[in-house]
Amino acid sequence: MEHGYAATSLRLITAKAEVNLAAVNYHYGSKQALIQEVFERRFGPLNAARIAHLDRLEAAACGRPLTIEQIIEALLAPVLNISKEPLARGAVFLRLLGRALSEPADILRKLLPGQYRQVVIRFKQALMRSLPGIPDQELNWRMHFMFGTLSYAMAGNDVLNLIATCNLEGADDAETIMRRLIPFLAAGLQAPLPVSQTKRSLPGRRAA
Amino acid sequence: MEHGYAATSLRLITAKAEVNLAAVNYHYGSKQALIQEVFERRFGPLNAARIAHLDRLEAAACGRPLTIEQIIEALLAPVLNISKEPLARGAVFLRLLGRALSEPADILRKLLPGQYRQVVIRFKQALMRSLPGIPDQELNWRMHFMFGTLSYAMAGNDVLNLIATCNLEGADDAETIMRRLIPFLAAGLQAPLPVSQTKRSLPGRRAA
DNA sequence: CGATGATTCAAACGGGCGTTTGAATCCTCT
DNA sequence: AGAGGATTCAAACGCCCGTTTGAATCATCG
Repeated sequence: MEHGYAATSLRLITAKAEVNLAAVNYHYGSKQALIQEVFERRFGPLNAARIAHLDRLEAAACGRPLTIEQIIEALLAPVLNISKEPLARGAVFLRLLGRALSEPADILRKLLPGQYRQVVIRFKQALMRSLPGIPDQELNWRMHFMFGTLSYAMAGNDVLNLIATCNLEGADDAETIMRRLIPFLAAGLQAPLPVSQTKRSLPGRRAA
Repeated sequence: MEHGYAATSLRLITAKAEVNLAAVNYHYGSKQALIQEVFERRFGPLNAARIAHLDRLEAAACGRPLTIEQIIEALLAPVLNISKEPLARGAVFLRLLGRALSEPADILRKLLPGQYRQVVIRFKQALMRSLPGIPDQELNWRMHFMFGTLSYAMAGNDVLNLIATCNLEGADDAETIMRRLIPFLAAGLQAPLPVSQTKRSLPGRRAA
């Protein structure tokens, strides 16, 4: 699954797992059900850990709003734990997860929202408390940007590395990535509001 | 190509274009050569416009470093122009481009770097001047994050929208996206440096 | 042991893919 | 008009895909 959903055949998977090709359809029913199982088994606990981490921080804060860095840490720390799994399994799953968010396949589109819903709701709530100056819509956008940056970083598509001009040291070490990611995202979330641009009053081009 | 490279068949493309299936292989040689042509024709001018925009700003600045917002604007403004193209062609290409950066297909990996190299070099140079406090490696990472956020935003994979909890208004309007993107990215690039973390001296939990 | 159900296996099925082919058609130029 | 190269076209090729099938193998237990 490092290569995307469509490009990864059951023949390749079953060969790697040293099982018969038909085993997938026998035990799971279909390719889609298999990948669904993978996600539920890994993505569910990951998101649960994120929420638990946030709950813990809020309990310790005794009602005071958390810092942005703390909230982002709650989002990233469970990812970091996964990346530390014995074999490369954790890292591979993170790449899969990062890719999933930009996968065109509807398969994941139907699965991720259910798994992600609670995380988004919970973290938005926390962010709203810690960022009282940011309007609701603006916060939606910034969370969108944050999830985008995060998924891109997890997918490990180093465009910069491909360009050989500059190579990112430690690009495979999730910990250094996240230590750099937190200040970047925290600053972005707290950025001053964009110029309002006066809701451009021009009549819409599409008059319908 | 809204659905990714592998998932878009030549039969679908040629049907949409109302030409014969064999036309692609006759005129371009292969599917890969076709998509390559598409990228060179659109991505090349886009990047040239980015660099030209940056050159113009620097010329006007008379040797003084630009603001971060100006540099980001040089990166985004040409994208915005594309999005304004008559039919939906521009917007579709932007989604294609956003997806491309997270495509597992090696096809794009071989093409993008060549097109992107000059942009990365040129913008990094400008950013270094405007962000003298950011070490070289840190800047590489922040540019990596920036390109990630940008490509994700262009791909238009609104995870948040899929969750129905909050919908992003004007998600199809590139101008509002970028007006919100600029402060977010500018703040991220200028963020305080991460704590050095002293190369964590704790022994790992898994002692091998 | 022998029956029974669960699992594995090799093989095949139908379908979509990128590409190739060779004839039909179009265009251009003398 | 007609030769000749460029282009279009329908059809086929070979390949790989996800899935199905039916027999072989395994595990369990009376």
